[in-house]
Amino acid sequence: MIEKSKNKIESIRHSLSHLLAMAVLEKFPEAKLGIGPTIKNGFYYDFALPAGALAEAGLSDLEKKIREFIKQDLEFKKESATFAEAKKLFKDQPYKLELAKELNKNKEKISIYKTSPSKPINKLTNLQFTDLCAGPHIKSTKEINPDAFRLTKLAGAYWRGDEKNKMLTRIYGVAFETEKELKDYLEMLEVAEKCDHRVLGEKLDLFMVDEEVGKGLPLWLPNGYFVRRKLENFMHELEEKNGYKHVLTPILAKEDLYKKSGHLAHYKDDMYAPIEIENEKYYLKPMNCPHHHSIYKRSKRSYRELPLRLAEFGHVHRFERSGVLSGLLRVRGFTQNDSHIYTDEASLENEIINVIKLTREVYETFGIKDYWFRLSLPDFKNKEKYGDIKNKEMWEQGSAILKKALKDSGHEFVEAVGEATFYGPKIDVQTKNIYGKEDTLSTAQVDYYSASRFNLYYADKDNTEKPIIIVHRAIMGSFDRFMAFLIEKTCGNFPLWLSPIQAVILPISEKQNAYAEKILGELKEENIRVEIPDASETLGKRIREAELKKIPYILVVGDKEIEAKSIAVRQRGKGDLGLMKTEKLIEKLKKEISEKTI
RNA sequence: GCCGAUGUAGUUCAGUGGCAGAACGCUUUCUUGGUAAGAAAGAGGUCGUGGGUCCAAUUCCCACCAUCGGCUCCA
Repeated sequence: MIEKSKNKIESIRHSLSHLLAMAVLEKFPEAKLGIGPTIKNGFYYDFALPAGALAEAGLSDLEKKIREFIKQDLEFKKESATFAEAKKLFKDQPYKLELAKELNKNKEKISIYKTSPSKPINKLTNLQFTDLCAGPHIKSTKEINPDAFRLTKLAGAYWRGDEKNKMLTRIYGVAFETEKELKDYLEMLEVAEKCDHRVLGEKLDLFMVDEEVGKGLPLWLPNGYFVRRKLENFMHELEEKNGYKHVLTPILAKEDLYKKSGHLAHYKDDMYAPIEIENEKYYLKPMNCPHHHSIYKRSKRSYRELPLRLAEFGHVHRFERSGVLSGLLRVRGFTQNDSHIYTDEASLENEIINVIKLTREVYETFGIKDYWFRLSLPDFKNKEKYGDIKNKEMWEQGSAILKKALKDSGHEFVEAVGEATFYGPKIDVQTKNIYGKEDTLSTAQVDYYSASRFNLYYADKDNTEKPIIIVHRAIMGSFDRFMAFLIEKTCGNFPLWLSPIQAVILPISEKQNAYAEKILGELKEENIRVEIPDASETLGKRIREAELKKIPYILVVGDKEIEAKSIAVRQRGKGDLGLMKTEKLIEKLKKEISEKTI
């Protein structure tokens, strides 16, 4: 039943994309059609249009046109076509022709859909549209609710997703079976916006971006940095407990290092241009690996030292293209929760399993549940990225070990060919932001490549020199991105242990100031971060302000409380908890802090 | 980088070819309160930047910069 309904909405969305194509063709007969599939919540269609032909303001006209088509009760009819027929049908549609040629080459069936009036109408003649399409579609436009769809936005999209191809104009739409579902969807987006980390970053004074400082270079404000430092401290302690050694390395390095590392060959476009000084070139580091390898090479390493886990909260800079920057999610300067584990073959799998375990522990602490593992493998057909790989067997071995570690530790995963880095396959931990957009939060990579490039060896038991294997891992990914996720996931309601201000005390009037000060002292004595805000406003106003700042506890004191030697406690999200003795409150807060209650 | 949208007070946003507007925030004064907005007064703007058209441009045109939504890329 659910399946059936799902198919129906898919067919509706797909059919709407055809109607959109009809509407565009009517307005711009010279338009060339790309593809028009369904996507989550809707559909899109790509068109090659004369430059500047369509603006977002024009979408409502197209919507109107589509509604007219829906009213005409148009039928969708599937037919199969021979290649010769397809060639004739789409002689003016080069993109369709390209697809038909490919289908023919792969000996796949060519099917077309004809959209035309179910009965002859006199008003609109020539109302007919044929598209190369595998379907499925609905039978007739009368199955579409004309009030349950909307054209939402215009975007450029490269033909077949390749930057080298021409950019087409993509029109996006959302569509549902009922008007209510559409309304709910649009409302959901509005609600999501309230938890957007950029919106909350402004509201809660977490971070800012300044045009004069530069794009993609966020400035951390006291509140934001407070939370972030808590994350850093948490991670630092956890890593220390797990045998990591922390190091600190400079944010730039000389050109030769990046020649050796392969970054200049593979990664140059993503790096800041070099700084030239005293006839030498220095690059801002885009990754910490080469610096850590320098530390590894400081002395001759023995098998007894392995695994050597070097960790750094490494501040790196990447020249991200301007169009990809977004809040704290994609920036040009950020701090990785980085580590390189230098290991021998025997310990490799165990090290990876430990990384997976540690990752899970961190995610659990922050209540992140909606994540999944992705095994990112090389695509040897991609010569540009993986072209100079000589030891394919090593890559395959690395991939196999990652896979085994995932399986042995009991995790499901998806495989993604072509997602590996230029130096090795990896496990990525994927998650979605509030808008449903996927991003990588953590990563663990196996690297057999750097040993020979950097001359990284260790002396084994038999005193022979063996190449080291490196696991690159970043559990919180970057603190910047992790913060973005944490802000959105909690909607700014940080757990007590992370909150910059954990409680405010609100005396009802000045008469209770002394008592409030006394409570303040008692809580501070227990390292609770508590404040008494300026009292010139009414109680209602001060409560509202504290709620808007998402303060976890609001403590109200009036004559009643003084008399009862207690505090009226109001907890974020839970409301008034009634009167409580100070000792009891302290106990409650300390428990919540030490248990890192979410 | 490319396609599209946006840029006006600290913030969120109205508005106009002829002296620049609101709400919140901020400052001051009054108000001393019982669980999400007490009242009044005041300060605050090169209308993103640079060119052009015009008697006159925040408004129209051009270029650039930044932000947002996509595409490609990616922690």
